[in-house]
Amino acid sequence: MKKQPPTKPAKSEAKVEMARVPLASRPGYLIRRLHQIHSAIFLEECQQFGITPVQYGLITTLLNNPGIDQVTLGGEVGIDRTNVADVLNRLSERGLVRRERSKTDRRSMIAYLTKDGEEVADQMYGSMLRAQERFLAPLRPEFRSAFLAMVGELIEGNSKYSLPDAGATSTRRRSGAGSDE
Amino acid sequence: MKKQPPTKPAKSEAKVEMARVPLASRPGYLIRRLHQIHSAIFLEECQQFGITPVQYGLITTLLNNPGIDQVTLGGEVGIDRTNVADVLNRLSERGLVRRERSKTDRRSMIAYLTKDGEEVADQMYGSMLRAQERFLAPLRPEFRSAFLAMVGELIEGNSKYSLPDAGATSTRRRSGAGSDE
DNA sequence: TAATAATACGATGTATACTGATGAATTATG
DNA sequence: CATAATTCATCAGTATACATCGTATTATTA
Repeated sequence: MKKQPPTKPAKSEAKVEMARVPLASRPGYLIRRLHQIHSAIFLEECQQFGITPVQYGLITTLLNNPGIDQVTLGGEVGIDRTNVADVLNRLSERGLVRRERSKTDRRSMIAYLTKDGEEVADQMYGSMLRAQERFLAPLRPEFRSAFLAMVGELIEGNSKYSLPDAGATSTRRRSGAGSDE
Repeated sequence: MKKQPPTKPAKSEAKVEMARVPLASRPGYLIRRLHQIHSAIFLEECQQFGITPVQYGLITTLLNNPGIDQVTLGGEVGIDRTNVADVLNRLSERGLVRRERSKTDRRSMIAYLTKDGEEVADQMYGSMLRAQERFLAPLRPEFRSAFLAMVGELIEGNSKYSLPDAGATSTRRRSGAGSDE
């Protein structure tokens, strides 16, 4: 791990490989770009509402599950508890969400959409669908569901990593195989 | 004024639709989750280096294009100028990257990998490949290239949104050549 | 050459996303 | 019932990601 003389060790082969496997063909790069693109389209389509994709995810989940607690909400939407609190804070500052302590478990904060929040959810639905259509438009229609199915398989198959928190909290208890302690 | 009687207006149809098109089947949600999962796998596989996916993207691009300026670098890696400056700052604080003003255009900052940076690039290559393999593992091997090809089509077909600032600043033509078909 | 336009950077602010630490409330256990 | 373990929220810190503004530099044009 020290400085190398200016000779060309075998390592330089790796560099050649890197040039041959450029960013543009690496899964991670492609997924990141795709995520950027979707966000940009969504924000453009929904700019009149000033709601981001994650905010909309929380809003629709709250619409279908009024009074859900933050931990469950994060699990549904796929963001961790800290981020749930942040996003809900912004939404409640805008009067779209109301939060209160659970009466049955005073550790928990439960959340509801306000009337304004429900209206935004309704009004944004069409914009969200248009964003999705634009996003998928480059793909031939018969491939779209196959594409989404493959994405679903990747998420499912890698589900151990899908919820950062879920993995972290259970670090103590590796469920299953003899967990050492 | 806002209070509604407990009747069911037409709006509730939209709510039913939203329940029928849950988060778990929306492209935006799926792509966001997939991106999270890839980041988690990459970080786990490369944790010994403390390099994030974006940092690694910059590092490999610098390896193949020493002395590139920040704007071009951002275009290659798919991040905007501000973010390039942020990430390069962190990398240069760690001694992996060196920056200087271009002699031909003193507005520009050009960047190089240091020796340490080149070593990190070499050493991380295997970890990056393992992260990619783990990420794609749930997909049947014969589907993997098809999946990546579809992602590529979505990026290509939505390329107007792929680079936030590129579209905004230079409204005129960009690229051209044979790159977009 | 002087004025103007275009470009590149930096600074600032917002939003997402996660880690780790801390404290409070609840549950489990002795 | 008291203690321990767990769970939840919050805070602080780090990192991406982008928009906007201001400044410096370069290029263009009158």
